Formats: sequence, C-alpha cells, structure tokens
Amino acid sequence: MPELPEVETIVRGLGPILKGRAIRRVHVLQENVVAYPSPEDFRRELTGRRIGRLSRRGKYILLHLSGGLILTIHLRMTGQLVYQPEAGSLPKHTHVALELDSGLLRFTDTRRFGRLWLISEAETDKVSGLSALGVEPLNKEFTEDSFKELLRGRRGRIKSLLLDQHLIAGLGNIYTDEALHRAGIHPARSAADLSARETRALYQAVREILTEGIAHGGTSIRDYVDAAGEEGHFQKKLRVYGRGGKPCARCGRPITRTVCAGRGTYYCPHCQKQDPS
DNA sequence: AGCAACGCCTGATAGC
DNA sequence: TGCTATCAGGCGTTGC
Repeated sequence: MPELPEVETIVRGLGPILKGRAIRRVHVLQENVVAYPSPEDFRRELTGRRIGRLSRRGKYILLHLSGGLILTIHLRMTGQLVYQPEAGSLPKHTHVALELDSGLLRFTDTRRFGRLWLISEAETDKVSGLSALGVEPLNKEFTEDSFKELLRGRRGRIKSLLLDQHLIAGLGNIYTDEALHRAGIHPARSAADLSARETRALYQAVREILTEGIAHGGTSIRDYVDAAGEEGHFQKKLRVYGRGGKPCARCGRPITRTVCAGRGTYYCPHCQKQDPS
C-alpha cells in the first residue's frame, strides 16, 4: 500500500517525465474513480492542459496544470500511477488514461479504492481529507517539540495516533509498525504515557524510517510500483511488518502478529513491552 | 475523546 | 480451470 515514501518516489519519478507535457486525450474507463467533478467535466477540463510541477501532500499526488488546475490523486490500497512511453495496450484494472503528446499516464487500481479529483487552487476542500491533513513528518515544522505537543493528553494508542492523517500526514500500516519497533515501543501503549526518552526515540524513528523508505524507492509487498512500473526495495529492510513468527532482528525472539487500531500489527513482544518498567 | 464496525473492492489463500 | 468463505486495509462515516 502506498504510504509517504511510495508516493514521494512516484512524484520524484514522474516529475521530470511529465513536466511540460500536454494532455491530448482523456480516457475515463471506470467513472466512479473520478470523485470530482463529474466524469464529463473531468474529461473536458483536462483535455488540452499542460502539466507543470508535481508535488506530494501526505499520501496525495498533486499534478499542477496550466490554468491553475490541480489533478489530485490518492492511490489508497492498490492504486498505481505509471507512465507508459508506448500508448498501446493498457493493463487490466486501468480506470483512467491520459494520452500525452508523447506516451501515456495511466491510473490502474485493482480494488478501485483510489480516487482522482480535478480542482482549482481554491477548491482543495473538494478533495476529501486533503485540507484536514496534519503535519508533514519530513518537513522542518515537524520538530521533536511539536511531536511532544501532539502526544499531550492523548490517552489513545500510539499506533492509532501515528496512523491518524489529521495529526501526521503520510504514515500507513507498514512504516508505523517499523517505526514503533525501531523505537522499542509497544503499538498499544497510550500516547500520553510515553517517557521523554521514548518520545524522542519515536520521533527520530519516524523520520529515519520514512527517509530510508524513500532512499530505497519504497516498499513493494504486493501492488506498489513506481512511476516506471518498477518495484521498490525497502521490503528487504522490513524488521517486523509481515514477519509474524520470524526472528526479531534485534533479539532473535519471534515477531508477533495482533490486531491494533483495527489493522494487522507486527511487533516484538520482547523489544516492545506493553508495560516497560 | 476514543474505538469498533461498516462499506467500498478484488485477488490470494485456506478449508472442504 | 473446484467452490466458497475469509482476509487484506486507507479512510470516511456512524454509533456507542
């Protein structure tokens, strides 16, 4: 599932390829993936636009177009945004294809959870979730002190807090489990109960894990591919996610799988104690 | 405030 | 080329 490092990798890969390209034709093959505006308006408004810069906000991909329009895309679970030099055959589950003056950009999504929005700069409120996003965890504004502030008074589980896009934008199930393991914190600990030392360790772990994820081109567990359709490499570096029963890289004891925050959750019961004392 | 359940989806997998 | 139930999860919504 694409999280911040995967989306960042896609944006970095697509940016140089798409910059300056014109959109010649728009194919909407599955209308319900277009969340805004109507599929007809989407098609009409997109046709003839030129692509400027690309950016990322949380897990959203933003294509800035001529005339001040922004094509916003969320890949959710299984979405892919891939540039094809040859505008020939489209893979199964391709729902939107943009024919460019050279090649084609396609949105492919097996489970159809992903969505596209075409908005003006004043319409960010049309994109569900976008205007309510929390801090970018790799930006300067996300400091150890601001993280401490986020935790203050929150009795909920630390994993739930890390996954809450309204607080921190971009963490998903994989990087959350990895960050908690690196910091040695049990996913079900109450956020407000973390010590100063634990808070610092978790803050650093989040920044490190995301940075390393980007450096390795993201994590490909099942569906994720980059702008060119290539898999990432961070799955080789995972220490807990998807490793139930396998030995912990730090202590050698088996990784446990539970459900926390409604998600499959992997952790080491020895290195990540529910009640550290 | 916090959390669980649900809906949206299809492919992989387990059980029979 | 077996059939069917279950599971995976981002995220908005609903209800406790």
